[in-house]
Amino acid sequence: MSRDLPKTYDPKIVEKKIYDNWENNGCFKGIRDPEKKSYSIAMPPPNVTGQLHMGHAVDNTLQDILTRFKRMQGYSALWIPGTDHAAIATEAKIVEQMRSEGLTKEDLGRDKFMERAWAWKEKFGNRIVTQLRTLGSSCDWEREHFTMDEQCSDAVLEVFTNLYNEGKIYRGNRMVNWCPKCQTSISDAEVEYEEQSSHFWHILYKVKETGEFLEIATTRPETMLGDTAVAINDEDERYKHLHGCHVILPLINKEIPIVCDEHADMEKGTGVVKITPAHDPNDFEVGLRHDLPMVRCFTYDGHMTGKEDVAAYNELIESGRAAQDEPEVLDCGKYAGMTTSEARNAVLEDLTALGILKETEDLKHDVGTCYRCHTTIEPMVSKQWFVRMKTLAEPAVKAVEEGKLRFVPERFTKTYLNWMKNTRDWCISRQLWWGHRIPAWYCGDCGETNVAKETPCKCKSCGGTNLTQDPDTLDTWFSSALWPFSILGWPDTESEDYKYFYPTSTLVTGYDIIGFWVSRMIFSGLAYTGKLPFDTVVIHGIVRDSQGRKMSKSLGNGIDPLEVIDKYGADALRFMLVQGSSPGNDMRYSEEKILAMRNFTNKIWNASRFLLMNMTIDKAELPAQLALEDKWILSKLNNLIKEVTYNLEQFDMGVAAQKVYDFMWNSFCDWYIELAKIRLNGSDEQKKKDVENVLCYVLTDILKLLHPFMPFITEEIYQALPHEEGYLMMQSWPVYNEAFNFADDEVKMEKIMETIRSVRESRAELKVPNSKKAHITIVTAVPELYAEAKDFLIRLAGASSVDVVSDELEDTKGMVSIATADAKLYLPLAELVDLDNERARIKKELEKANKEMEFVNSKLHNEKFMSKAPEKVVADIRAKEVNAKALIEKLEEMLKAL
RNA sequence: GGGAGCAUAGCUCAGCUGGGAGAGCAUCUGCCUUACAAGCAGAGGGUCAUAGGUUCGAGCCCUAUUGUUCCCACCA
Repeated sequence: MSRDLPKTYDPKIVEKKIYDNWENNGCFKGIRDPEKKSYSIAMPPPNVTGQLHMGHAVDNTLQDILTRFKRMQGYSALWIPGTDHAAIATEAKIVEQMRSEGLTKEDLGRDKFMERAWAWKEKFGNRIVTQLRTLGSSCDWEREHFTMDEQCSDAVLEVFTNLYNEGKIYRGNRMVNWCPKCQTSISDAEVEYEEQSSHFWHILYKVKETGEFLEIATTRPETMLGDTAVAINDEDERYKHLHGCHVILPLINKEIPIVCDEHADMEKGTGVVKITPAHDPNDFEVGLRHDLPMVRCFTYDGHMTGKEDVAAYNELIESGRAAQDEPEVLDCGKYAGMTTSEARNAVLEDLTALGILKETEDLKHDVGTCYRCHTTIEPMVSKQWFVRMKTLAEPAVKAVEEGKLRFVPERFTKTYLNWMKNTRDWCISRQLWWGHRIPAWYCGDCGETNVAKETPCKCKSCGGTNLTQDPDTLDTWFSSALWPFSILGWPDTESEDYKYFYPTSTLVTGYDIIGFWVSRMIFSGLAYTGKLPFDTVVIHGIVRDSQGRKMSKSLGNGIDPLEVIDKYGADALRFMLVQGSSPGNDMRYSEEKILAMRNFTNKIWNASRFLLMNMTIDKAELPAQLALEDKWILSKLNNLIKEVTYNLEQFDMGVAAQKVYDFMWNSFCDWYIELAKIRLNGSDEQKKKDVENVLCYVLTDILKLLHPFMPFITEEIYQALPHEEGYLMMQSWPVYNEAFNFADDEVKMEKIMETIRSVRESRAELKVPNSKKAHITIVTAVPELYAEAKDFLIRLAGASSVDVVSDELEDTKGMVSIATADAKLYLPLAELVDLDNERARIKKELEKANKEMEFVNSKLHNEKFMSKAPEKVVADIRAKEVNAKALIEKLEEMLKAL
């Protein structure tokens, strides 16, 4: 039964109420229905440290649109939410919090720290997830997961141990990106390069054998203490005589060899390069090739090493626990304890004093920084765990190249492939506490590494019980990489959810994490489940501020989606985020646009209110007898359904939204409702009922089409209209129906509309006040076309009454004459008509018509066009020819009659 | 050094496989017409960055150029 709607729409009350109703009635639940096809989405888990921001708003709006659309289409839809522990980000926050209490991690100890971390997670972890509800996200909260919950952790352990057993994970001293502030290694993907101005320092190294000086250019003089060679190119004629010689490393007067290596580029600088294997990624490789010693001269917290560091190193060596590839540690003497930048200045001073700093060149170069704290990254040799990427990457490249997985828009396939093809071994260990602890135990007796899902009681090699677990944790992306299947129960491949919902269908995410996350899910899915984790990746851009800048905390230009929702409603925000946007492109947030969308919600509301005010029926059923305008709107609606469905299936959410918007506002409100008023206000009860039915039918379908975009307001209105039992969100998606294809009536109606527009245009031009109604005489050879148009003209074109005649009027003096292709219209507005003015108006029209004719002729007389253009295009032109001819004829007659 | 995006009305942006350029906002005119002034009816405003090419036909396809943004890359 229908009911009235309040005068104003208050999203605040409505949205909360509706969301709770949906949730309490299990509308979001993913149901494993064997009769239905599954459609599932794994939500990119937001960080537990996070607050809902515009990025989440876009991401989740798109996912919700797809989920709701598919659900209405009859799929068994499941959207699984969850959060990410965000290892480094969360740990940083907790450390910060502790610092304000004067505490450090070490003060607390690992167990207490973890307690604190879990408490943090409990406190803030659910915040963002709760905030997602305000957006209207229709996800299955009962299946919510957390990357560190039992199920996800089990998947992590399973993968780690399997990979280890297959030899795809190894541990070793390798060059890693070290963040001195976060005190952990980070992966290549987590390094962000920033341009910095610096210098190129030219230093002279003395050759021991010949006494000459070699000029070496470096951007990092402080690393020279760790030099263990200088390299020249084998081919370099300038230095051929130095093959096999040595140089004396200044400042510490150490003899180091000159080696020949391809890394030394003859074209660059002086062609001589210092080699610091422990602190430069290239030099590390050179070191491996020439079996050079590695000398570490930086501490992990960004200082120069000193006596204590050496002592610690010696102890490690003596204990026998050090691996063979453990880098030596240098006592930097007077530089010990300085920060690296202090050391740089001190070194430069000393070199200057020695007279061997030959030149200082200005230079701009990219410096790696930590993506979390933006501290300059220190490349360091450090013992870490790595995933061997080669064998994992290959199938992931192949699957995408073979088109088994599709990126939308397509161009992001390149981004992905580029990433996947160039990826190097993935450093997965982090010197953090908050995360999945690496399931490796080292035997204190024999040094064996024991990797197992469960804590082992004794060493698998010697049976000893002196086992110590690796203190490190895994990269946060290691668990996210498993997300689409770990949340569905994997490694239990017999679990019902896994069997029914895996692989998932669509992944929606931003282009900024294709490398971090998308690529890793793809290779992980293939490697561990043997299947691609999803078949389509829908990529969206980022939301920028009104000036096109990235929203950021430091700029303070972020727009809080919660505030926007509070002010304008979630529907307006959602619609703003998709309408008129295109996949993969960035968009700007603007107050104007959100206002426009708020106005649209208002339009929907008021149109619906109008319907309800006139509603006497209990159930909408299309009448047997359809009026012309009914057929017109139904035919247009039918096409709209076809197009919007297609657009959504192609993930063109922006285009789809635009089309429904246009239809609702322009076709339905501006035309159909206005025309409907004729019957609504009439005295024919049957007609009144008929039009009520059509109005209700059409609006209901619009609400369905609009529902994925604006779930709240559509549901609220649906409940007020005569409707099927249950919620709109659970109704069936409208389907294109050939029976509603009234093409001829559409054309007829459009002609009448064109006539109405012409009258309005002329009246506006002549500044006829709206209140001044005028009789209209229509002279036409096709009176049947206008028989139904009389009331329309009265209602919409300021006509007081309308005559349709087939004979030309004898006297048209003092009349406004209007021509269309099918008719001549006369309005007796003598007091407003100026003869010259009238003549000028018609001449203008004639000019336009002649131009049209010219265009048409240029086509029709073009033989090549006529022979090559498709039939439909030619037919269109011919139709235009007929119209233009008719129009010109009428205009000329009118001109003559004046 | 590679790769990609963008350049369309004053502003912000759409424009699906090529068939005479659209929306919102802004501007101008007239309207408080009993759903809506957060509205209605009209109007003005664009050689679709530049130069070539393919085609009967190009905003759309190809080539080059310019400007701009981003991603990737170990440049000592």
